[in-house]
Amino acid sequence: MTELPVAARERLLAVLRLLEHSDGGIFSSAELEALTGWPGHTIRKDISYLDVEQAGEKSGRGYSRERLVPVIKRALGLDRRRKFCVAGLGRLGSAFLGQDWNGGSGEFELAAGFDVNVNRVEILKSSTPLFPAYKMAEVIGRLGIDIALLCVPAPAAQSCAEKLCAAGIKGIVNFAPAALVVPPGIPVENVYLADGLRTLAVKMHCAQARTGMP
Amino acid sequence: MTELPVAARERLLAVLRLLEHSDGGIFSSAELEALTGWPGHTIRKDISYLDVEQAGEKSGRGYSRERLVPVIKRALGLDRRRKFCVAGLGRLGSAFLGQDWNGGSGEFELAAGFDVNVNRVEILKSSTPLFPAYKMAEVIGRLGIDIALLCVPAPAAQSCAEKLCAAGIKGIVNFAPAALVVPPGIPVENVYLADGLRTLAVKMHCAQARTGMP
DNA sequence: GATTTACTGTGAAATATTTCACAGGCGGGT
DNA sequence: ACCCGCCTGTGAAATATTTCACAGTAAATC
Repeated sequence: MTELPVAARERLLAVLRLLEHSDGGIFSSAELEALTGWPGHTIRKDISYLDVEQAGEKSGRGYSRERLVPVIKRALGLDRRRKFCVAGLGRLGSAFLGQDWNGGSGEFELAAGFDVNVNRVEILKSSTPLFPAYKMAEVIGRLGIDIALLCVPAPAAQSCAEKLCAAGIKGIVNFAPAALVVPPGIPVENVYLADGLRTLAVKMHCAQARTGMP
Repeated sequence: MTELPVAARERLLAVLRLLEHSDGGIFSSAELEALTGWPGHTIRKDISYLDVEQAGEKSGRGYSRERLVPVIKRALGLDRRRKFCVAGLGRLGSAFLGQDWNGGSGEFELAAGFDVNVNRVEILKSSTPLFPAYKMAEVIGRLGIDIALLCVPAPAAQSCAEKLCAAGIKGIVNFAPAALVVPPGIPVENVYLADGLRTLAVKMHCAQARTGMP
């Protein structure tokens, strides 16, 4: 058994999403291909990297939610609960406070929100406890928060990221359109809303180029 | 000269973003490595796939915005203007109406917004023309719109995507947490806001696994 | 202008990933 | 019980990508 390819993570994540949102039932690799866009044999191979020695269902007859979801979650490290916080409670950040983060099954727990603007912290109503930014280090340590969603304006992003790292955060999802420099070992997942457009345009360009002469 | 690797697109896009946001000056591949997180030699290789036979600056002395930005844009097909629209004017969709889409230099033009709720279309104030959803086909055709940002609620996503495709859209950026099935040849870029968290958690898990015994 | 320093650009080697092809399991019909 | 059609699981081959290593270029320094 070799190591799970990096690209396989994304595919398995897509399969996981699909299975979770399905109403049960069996998916063949061909169906998964139609639904995810990745070739069926690639998905089969990805799954073969996992230890699908689950009880219950046998092989040979497609993939069911019961059989695959726990295995994928375990392989991707999604089988433990993690606490996270939102840093920056502007338009985007405050929208996150109200969201349902239990798409899967309570893997993630929103444990705190922070903003430099004390006024905002006091005015916003939320079932999540909110704190002024200067309490970040204390709260993150006390509550054992792992992950931060960075939703501050771009100019403040770097300095906020540094404070989060100093406070002991273990990973950052960055929504600010800015490249963060953080200590090695702290993964950053960049979600550039405005960049989806560019990424798509690149795909369109390349798809077109490929269709040049079939 | 071989073909540009798929993974290189993302890296070049990151380099492009960096160069555009910089105040000019020269970046060495080592600096780009520190800023983007990808190895310097990989970035050099990526750049070597391009035709950097630009006038002006010579090789051997790092990369400047002047030299690289036009070349990367051309290679990725970002050198032509594209019109796009927003489908679904809820919280997220209407936020997009006000945004600055000219991070680069007016590559993208927000040309229309759509919503099934006629009331909402009339009430929202925007410099972008807004239309009720039933006019989608007509408006998209008339204005020559290429791309749609799909911001409708998840249950409506699939049917809305189908209408967009029927109206002749060429690509979709999907912000709804739903897997879209669209005709082949229409690229879809999925931006699952709530998924950044999962993707990050997977990265954290894998990073940790790798640090097992160095 | 010769020398040093810093860095690029790129074939070729080393790896990683994807695709292929096919043996083998499963369940339903006969 | 047997056969058949459908689908998985997986080594091995085919590709794709990344890494290496080094010749070569530009500017700075003496």
